Amino acid sequence: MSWTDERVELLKKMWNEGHSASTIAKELGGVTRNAVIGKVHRLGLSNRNGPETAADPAPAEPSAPKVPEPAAPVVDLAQVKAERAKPKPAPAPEPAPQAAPEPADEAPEPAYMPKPIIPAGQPLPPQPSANEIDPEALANVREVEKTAMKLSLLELTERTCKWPIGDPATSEFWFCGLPVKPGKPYCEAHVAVAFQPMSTRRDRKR
DNA sequence: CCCTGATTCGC
DNA sequence: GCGAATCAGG
Repeated sequence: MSWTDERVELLKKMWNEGHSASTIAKELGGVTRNAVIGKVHRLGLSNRNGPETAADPAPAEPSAPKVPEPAAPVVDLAQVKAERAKPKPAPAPEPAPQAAPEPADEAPEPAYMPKPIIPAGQPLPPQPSANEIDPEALANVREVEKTAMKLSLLELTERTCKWPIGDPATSEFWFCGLPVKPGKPYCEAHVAVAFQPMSTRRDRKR
């Protein structure tokens, strides 16, 4: 792969949007994060544009799962994650005259249209019927899923939990993304419901 | 250990 | 110019 104009532009855009080099590399394809970083430097945009105070919060990398809302049934958090830099809807009919010159957030660019979401496959993930799973494990999963990283397909790595959550046919879909249990494709909680020993199945009292 | 970006340096 | 290897840090 070479650095065509398009690729360079996507690189610039994503970099300025705060995406990590590895994420950008994945998006571009055919390059490693090193290549991306190298290019970034050659382009002289190592300093992630913008307002000095380079405290650099957390851009694309969801690092802090935060404390899950009590009963909030995880909803548009997906959007929040996907579209970070977006002009606020502001349904207010007549906003007060620009009292605040503070842009708050420049670069409201719609972005490079990230989430390819999922095809339309109909097979819903391995969601075992509730009465067939260890109630404890199930309850635990429900709990854990509140703190899921909600990764897109492209964000999955060898060590992120690949348990699908939600309906692939809708935007209400993501992957767990929590750290996997070594050697398994899922995190501990999902492993618990995915791989159930015959013994526990048989011995389960209903 | 996983991840980040920064730098070096042979190609 | 490119990017793997390496370094430094979280």
